[in-house]
Parts: sequence; structure tokens; C-alpha cells
Amino acid sequence: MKIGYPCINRTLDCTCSGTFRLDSYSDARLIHKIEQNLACLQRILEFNVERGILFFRISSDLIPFASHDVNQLDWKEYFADGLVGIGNFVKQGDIRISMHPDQFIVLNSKREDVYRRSVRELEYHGDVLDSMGLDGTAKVQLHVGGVYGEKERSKDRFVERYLKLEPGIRERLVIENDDRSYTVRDCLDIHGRTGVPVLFDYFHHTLNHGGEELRDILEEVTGTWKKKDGVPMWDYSSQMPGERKGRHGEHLGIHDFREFLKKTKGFDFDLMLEIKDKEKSALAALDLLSRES
DNA sequence: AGTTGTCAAGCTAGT
DNA sequence: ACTAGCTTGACAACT
Repeated sequence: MKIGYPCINRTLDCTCSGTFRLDSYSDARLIHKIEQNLACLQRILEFNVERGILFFRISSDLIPFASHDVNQLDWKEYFADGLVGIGNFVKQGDIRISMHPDQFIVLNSKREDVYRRSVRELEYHGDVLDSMGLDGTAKVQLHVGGVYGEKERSKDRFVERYLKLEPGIRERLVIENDDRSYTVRDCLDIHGRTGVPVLFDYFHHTLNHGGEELRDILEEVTGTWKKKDGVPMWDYSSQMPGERKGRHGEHLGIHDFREFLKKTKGFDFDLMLEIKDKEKSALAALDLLSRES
């Protein structure tokens, strides 16, 4: 099992998701920002490897305005060496990588313009991982999207559009259950019609599920990942105590985490900790695992 | 140096 | 009707 955290390292004094305002766009500014982001990504990965953190989610802002019309720079070509360099470091260090397009990417949107932009943005995510030379185990995780008051039709629209994606991105895409709309069961249904692997989000599942037995549904989820997809990825987060339901916690709750490990014993997965304090929780989780095994 | 309004983009549910 | 929340606040103009 690999443990990871998303996008940001709070210990280091750099970010790999730096961006700027559209109003102040220039190619020079873009190039400068990408240089900073790539340099920081390298530092974060080194920090992680030194401490045994072998799973990391790369921010969608690595290349600012990547799929926006304003950006006409051939960044894949311009930064080819830097991207390959990071990819080599990832492979050497046996690091697992994921990306998670943000909430504006809605493949099943009823709006054609949103659908079109979403495809472009998905292709961008695939391009980053391709440019690093990573294999199909590096995944792009996405929620199913909007419901629009008619879930079955909205699922159908997801399936149709998924099947029309370029093979390159289709091989990286995985779908994730969310906290209010699409359950793991919905995702498994879509898997049955497309073959897309299902990324299990434990926290979302506790908030939004159909009452099925956890271990039964985990067996099904595990079966959606083929050898070429790698070990199943799962997301885990803690509830912010006292805050509204679904709000993410500041720290890893050790008691709850131990319970989670007990309930899921025997399953093989790589775990992304979606917790505000990032690498600190990842280190706490690794520490717990090493002491209990 | 610190504060604050705003940022490319969608959708849902709670108030 | 408005807004918080989402995988991650942070940029940039102001005082």
C-alpha cells in the first residue's frame, strides 16, 4: 500500500500549482510560472521519496490556462526535457501519480460548451502524464458529473461521451463516487457499460451509499481495476469535527483511520489522504502502519 | 507588511 | 435568492 497526499506540500516554501490572473497573461509569464511549478514538483517528489511517501496527486494548475484559448504556447515541446526528467524520477522512485480535474470539468453536462471544454481539459491532463512518459497506472480521476434531476439519463450521457474520448485519455480516466450525487453503485453500473475503473472514496461512501455491505462493494470495486491499471486507488478523508457534513478535516483522525484499516484489512490499494495538513497526515499514516505491522 | 477583493470554468444542497 | 463547498487558496492591488 502506498500513501499519498494531494497537490500541496505545506513544509516546503514552494508550490507546484502557482498561477496568475487571466488579465495579466503573457507567454513570458506563463513560461516563468511553469518553470517554477516544475522545479517545485521535483522538490516535493524528492521530499516525499526521502520519507517513504510514494503516492502524489499533481495539481491541475501545473500548466496554467493549459486548455484556454489564450494559451497558444506549445508547452509540451518547450518543457519536454523537464517533463521527461520528472517522469524519470517518478519511475526510478516507484512513485504512483494521479491527477484530479477540478469541478468545472463535467463530461456529462447538458451544456455543449461545458462538454467541449471538459474534453479539452481531460486531454490536457492526459498530455501531462504522457509527456512525463508515465504508463497507464498514472490515473486521471473524475466525478460522474451533474444529475439534472434525471440521474439515469445523465449516466447514459456520461457513458456515450466516455466512449467517444480519445483512447489515450480513456485509458487513464477513472471515476469516483461523490458525496451527494453518484454512489459507488452508480459508478459500478457505469463501469459495466464502459470498463472504466472505479476509484473508491471512503469518506464520500460513508456520506452517500445504498446501504450495501462495505466489503462486498469493495470486492466489486477491486474487480474494476485490471493489471494495466495498477493497484486500485482509494481516497480517504476525515470529517471536520463539529462542521457541516462533508467538510474535510484539518488532521488525520488516528482513531477513525485505525478503524478504517481494520474494516478494509486484506484489500490491496494505494491511498490518497485528502486532509488539510497534507504531508503531515501522510507521515502520521505511514508511522501508524509501520508500528502496527 | 499586512489586508482584502477577486479569480476561467459547474453543480448541488443548505440557508 | 444567495452561498459554501468541492481535490488544493492564492494572486494582486490596495492600505
